[in-house]
Amino acid sequence: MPANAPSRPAYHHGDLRKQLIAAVRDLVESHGPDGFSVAEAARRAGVSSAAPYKHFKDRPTLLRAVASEAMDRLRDCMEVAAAQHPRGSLEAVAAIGQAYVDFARTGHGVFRLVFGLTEGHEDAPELKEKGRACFGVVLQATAACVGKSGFDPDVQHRAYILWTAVHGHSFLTIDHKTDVLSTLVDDNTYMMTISRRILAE
Amino acid sequence: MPANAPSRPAYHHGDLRKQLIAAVRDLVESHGPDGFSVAEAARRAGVSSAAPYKHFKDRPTLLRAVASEAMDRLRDCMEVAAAQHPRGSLEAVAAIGQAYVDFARTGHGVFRLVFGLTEGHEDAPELKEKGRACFGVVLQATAACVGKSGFDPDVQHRAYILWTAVHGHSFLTIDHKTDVLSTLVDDNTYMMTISRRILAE
DNA sequence: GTCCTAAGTAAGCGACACTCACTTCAAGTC
DNA sequence: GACTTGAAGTGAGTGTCGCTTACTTAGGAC
Repeated sequence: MPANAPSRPAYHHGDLRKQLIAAVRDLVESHGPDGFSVAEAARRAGVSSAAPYKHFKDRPTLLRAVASEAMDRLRDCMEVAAAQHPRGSLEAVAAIGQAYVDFARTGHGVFRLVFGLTEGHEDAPELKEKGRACFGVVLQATAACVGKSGFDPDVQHRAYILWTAVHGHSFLTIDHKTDVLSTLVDDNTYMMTISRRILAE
Repeated sequence: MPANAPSRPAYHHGDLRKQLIAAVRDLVESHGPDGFSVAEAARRAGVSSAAPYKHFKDRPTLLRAVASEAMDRLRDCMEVAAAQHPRGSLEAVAAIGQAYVDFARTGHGVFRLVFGLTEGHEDAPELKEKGRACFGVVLQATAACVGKSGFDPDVQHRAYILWTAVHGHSFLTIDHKTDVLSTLVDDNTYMMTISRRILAE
């Protein structure tokens, strides 16, 4: 019977890789991107502190795996959000932005990780590719909105501006920098304002 | 002879606090915000690894001192940039944005430090105050441009949008995320585009 | 000169990243 | 069913780090 007995503490873990990623995700979320340790992740998974190194070359590699998985989720969120509005509408663009901010807010540790990982990770084609995929969602919505191709430089320029604005808003929000304002910023009006102003004409 | 001989290694350093901050600034710049160690900073200053703790409570406090000094510099840069253009002009606003990006680009380690320091630093009124001062520069220029008071909610909203855009652009630039674009983004056109579009009407 | 105190030291603790030699065990191969 | 193999684990060890403690130095006030 090759079916694994439910609760026998097997010598071989069987699913360590996935469980380590989950543990790191939790740790990063609760203690920040550098508040996590490989040792603690191993402890949570119930293995020795040397075990993770059978699955990940080193600490940065493990972090990168978490970031990679997060970027997949981010793209999914944006696509789902866009799909709930008419293609080419301002609302679709705004919804993508809202999904981005929501992603940052509900997982600011991981969000910070994804965008703070560039120190020793210049050579990460996988992450770069996923970044491209994420921007692709914005680009497509922008293109549909102004009625041009995504290859059009004007479309790229506008999509990039929208990205920077939403990205900046996300970071300043999770950094609590928004309290320099005397009036609160409402996500929805923010998104509609920038969409309208950047995509106008 | 109380005059200190030029190269005598004095027991009392005399200027350790400042020198530590400088060393940390260098380390953060070359190895990233968490690629620095108190021990290494002490080594560079030529003192024992325990000496820094006579001047700074712990590692985060030391980092905060570096961030604080950097925020002063950032505000100075923005003010100088703004002063070189007519008060109330779009160019003044764009120049402030350019100064912000330049600051990020020439010191991306410290820039990342300033805006990634919010993990255990919620209770840092000094940093919060300096952040307010920095935003004040943007707010004043925006107010002058639209001809209203800085207390006006509309002005605050627009200034905030400008800030988020420039902030996002800065981060995405130093993170090398801009190569998802097939056409390069020119800082100057970027700044003028957002200034025009956000401050129009 | 004497005391006080800020500013340094050396030594040590626990935690960490990572390595190395070893062990376990599931899955072939015969 | 015994034999081999190799992926996935262990435990002990190294060097570094953050930080503390007890001690030392030296400059200034009196």
